[in-house]
Amino acid sequence: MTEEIDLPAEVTLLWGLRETARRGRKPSLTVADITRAAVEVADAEGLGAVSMAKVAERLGNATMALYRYVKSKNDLLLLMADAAIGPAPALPEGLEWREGLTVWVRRVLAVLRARPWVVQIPISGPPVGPNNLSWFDRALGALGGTGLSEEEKVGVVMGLLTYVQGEARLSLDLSTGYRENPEAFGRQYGLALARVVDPLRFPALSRVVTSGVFDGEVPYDDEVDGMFGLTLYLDGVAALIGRAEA
Amino acid sequence: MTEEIDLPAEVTLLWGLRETARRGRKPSLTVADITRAAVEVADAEGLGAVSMAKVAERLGNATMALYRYVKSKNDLLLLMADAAIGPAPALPEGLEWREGLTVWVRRVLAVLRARPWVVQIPISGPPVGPNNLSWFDRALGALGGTGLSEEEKVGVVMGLLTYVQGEARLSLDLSTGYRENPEAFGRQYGLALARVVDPLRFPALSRVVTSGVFDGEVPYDDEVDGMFGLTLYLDGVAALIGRAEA
DNA sequence: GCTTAAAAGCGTAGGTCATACGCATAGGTG
DNA sequence: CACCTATGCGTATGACCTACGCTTTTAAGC
Repeated sequence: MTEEIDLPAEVTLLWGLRETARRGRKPSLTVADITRAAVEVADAEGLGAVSMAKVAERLGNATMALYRYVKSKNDLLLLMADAAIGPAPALPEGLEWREGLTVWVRRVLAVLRARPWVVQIPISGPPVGPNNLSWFDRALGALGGTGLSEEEKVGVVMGLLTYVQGEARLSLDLSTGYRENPEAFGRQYGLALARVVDPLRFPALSRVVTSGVFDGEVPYDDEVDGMFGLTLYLDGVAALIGRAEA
Repeated sequence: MTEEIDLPAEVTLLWGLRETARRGRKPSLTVADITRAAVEVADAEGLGAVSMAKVAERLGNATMALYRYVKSKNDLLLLMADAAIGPAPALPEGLEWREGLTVWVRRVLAVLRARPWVVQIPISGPPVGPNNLSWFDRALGALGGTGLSEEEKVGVVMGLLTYVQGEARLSLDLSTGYRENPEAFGRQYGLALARVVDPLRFPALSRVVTSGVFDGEVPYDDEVDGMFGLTLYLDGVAALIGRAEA
């Protein structure tokens, strides 16, 4: 059994599979400690405030000590992205696929709303962290009763994840901007568009603006039921499942 | 006519509506010059290489000169995000909504593929730049023949934009990771998952892994037709339009 | 044409950041 | 007990954004 060959560094990092040192001084920290401290900083002051110095200070260590456990700050961000979402709870048994995915989306959004900085972490590869995989697994499980092939399930879930992350990113960025500059949003947005949108240059958009869609508050939906695009996507999944069953 | 009241700073910046100075030295630069130089840097060396110093150097000016034209680097990023995508070309006449949106998505992806750094710029508010609005307008126009309300059209287009941006971001990040570390992807990903995914802990995912879906290359679709999630979303839109017509 | 003030240019410098390097130190291993 | 290895940590470097203040240029008003 040659099991220890060639696992990408990212994987061994996220799964805590570093070979344990048998010689030398004992480590005073663990990767999990560092990750937890970094998450605390991000929770308190945002992702921008996460610096190696600040994380180390919170742990009572010197800045450079962290580099004994993490190759770079990017490594730390990867660890944070996995740790912050936690393991996915099991879905209730016996749900139809659509109910199951809706519950799943609601939970994803709840997690991302609690830690808005997660969606700001740049992604550099396919998901490999244990928590990420557990969320992936739950969504796949929700499609268990359908007649979809494994490949189709993967496509459905990846698309859903993409959509939800994009939606969360947009809506969280908007709410951040709103918090920083409240009077510029809401009615102001519609007014600004009305001032700037030339009916000749932007005919379709102009019709929308004059119809008053933008005059109210910025929609800013955190409710799943209000997520118009999600409904459309799930309708598309329903059509696919219908075709698969026919 | 009180036209000059209360436009958000962001809007006047993006539309070049600053009041022209009547006193003092003449500016040797324009906001457009600065934006163009910054875009050139990003094209050549990536978004991370865009610094005020480097942009100023390319323009033959001192670093601090730029702050006479932009309030902060964030302002410059906003300008870049709008300038980089260019104005949206008009869609061919007489297309069905689905054909029109598909062409539109293909063009969006072509633009984002040409300038991958655009999707890395953090968003801080709803779109107000002229080029962003023109893209928005074209997509709305593609839905002209349908019976959807203006509000529904906005929802459909915003969802589509969210999805396409998310998909582009993911796929571009993956291809970046692939370029930096080719041997870790492709078959390696499937192998790593197989090593790490416990059937008891991740039952649904385990089924997918053993079915061999991940054993090939990472899909990495740039083709619209290969974008599984997009098809699902447009199917959902079709269902909505069908309901609206009935 | 002369004065004046507003605005642009630019150098300096402060603060923060990631991280490379070298040396001291502690704790298994032989 | 001696050695070797891996960690702890201070220093240092280079890059970054941007606040500040002085100088220079230009147009407006008399």
